[in-house]
Amino acid sequence: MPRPRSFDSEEVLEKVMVRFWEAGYSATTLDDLEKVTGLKRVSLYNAFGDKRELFLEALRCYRRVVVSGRTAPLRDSSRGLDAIRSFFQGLLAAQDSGWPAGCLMVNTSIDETHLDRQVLDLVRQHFQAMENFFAGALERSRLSGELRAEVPTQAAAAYLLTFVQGLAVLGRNPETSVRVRDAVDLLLEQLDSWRVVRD
Amino acid sequence: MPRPRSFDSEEVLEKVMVRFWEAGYSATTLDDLEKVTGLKRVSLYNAFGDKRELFLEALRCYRRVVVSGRTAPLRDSSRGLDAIRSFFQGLLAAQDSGWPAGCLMVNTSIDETHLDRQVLDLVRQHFQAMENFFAGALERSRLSGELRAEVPTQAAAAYLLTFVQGLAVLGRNPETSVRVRDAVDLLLEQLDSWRVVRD
DNA sequence: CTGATTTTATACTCATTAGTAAAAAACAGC
DNA sequence: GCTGTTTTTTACTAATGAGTATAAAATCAG
Repeated sequence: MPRPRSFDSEEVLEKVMVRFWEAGYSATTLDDLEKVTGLKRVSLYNAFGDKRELFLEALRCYRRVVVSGRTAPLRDSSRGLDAIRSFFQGLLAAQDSGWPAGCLMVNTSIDETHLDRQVLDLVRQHFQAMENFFAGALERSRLSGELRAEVPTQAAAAYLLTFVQGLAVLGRNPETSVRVRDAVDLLLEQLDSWRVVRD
Repeated sequence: MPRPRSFDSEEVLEKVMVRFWEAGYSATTLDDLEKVTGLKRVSLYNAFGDKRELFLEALRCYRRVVVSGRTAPLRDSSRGLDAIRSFFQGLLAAQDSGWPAGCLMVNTSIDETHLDRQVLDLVRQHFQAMENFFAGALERSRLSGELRAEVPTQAAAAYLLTFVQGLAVLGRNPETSVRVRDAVDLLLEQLDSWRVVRD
């Protein structure tokens, strides 16, 4: 007998996520969120709790929708170097995908202000997951004989993680985002130099 | 006959810069700045103008003190690849130099909120200067016969810029900052692979 | 020591914004 | 239709924080 909810939580959450992604936590006001979602604050509070909880949900939504979408299809390829290559090509493609530029997790990690325990955990988990994604792909490529023995897995994973984070910064500014392709092209060459069979 | 100013502008500005660097623009309150500088708001307003102008001065201070300190000594070396190597080793050393982790310019570029024209220009100039620093060093190393012909200057400069920005993100979180050394080590190897005489 | 002038101190204003109280409207089941 | 529950609407509260008015204190020239 309760009146049914007139909106879809996931849709609302995506809009909220995009707003946080573009503008950051503190610069996103409840008025903004009302405008963006078409809901009233009270409905938002009712459905998701306060602003911080909404932010946490947005971070989880990001992980679900954006990150998983880019990494999950690549997780099982035994050709790990190709998976890594595909990942970075996916980043290039994402530049005109409609999503905001950059990375919500990177933005959040910079914005140390609002890093309470939960937010911090989510961000840390994300970075760890990215590093694991790279390390896993490298290990698979090692097992399949693709990878040169001298390439150290952990350091290479950290290297790639650094690069992704750099791209997130570079991509966020219109002025520098044109360099993203150049940088990625060179990284892909670097990746090839890690192959057993050299260019 | 006017009463002389009882503080040194440059010292005050450094403290302000550090605070903005750690906490970001909007999370830094005037109360904070009072605490950090030991001055009263009125003195700050009197000496520097409003919060935004203070922020602009802090950005300029950063460029003067931090960035120039790291790049100026390396600008003239004809051995450009060595200069680049020294730059990244300097970043490692800076990890326990007392300055906050990360990079104020990167932080600011992420925090798009407060990017009015002037702030945006300063950030853009900084990124351009960094790219030029790398491009210049690469060109010098090309002229001195150090650099392999296949390495494209502009793309390589963008690559290195990406990496620096990535390090600024990685270094800001205690959890990931331990990876900075690994990542830099691999980058330095990568640099060596750009030399005419291969490892 | 005195006066001119600037810096400091105290206390305020005003705008913004997160969060809430209370009433009105909408919906499902009977 | 009527009832009970939830959502929506409207309007408010309370806190924070940038910026300022005004008076007191400090410094140098003469």
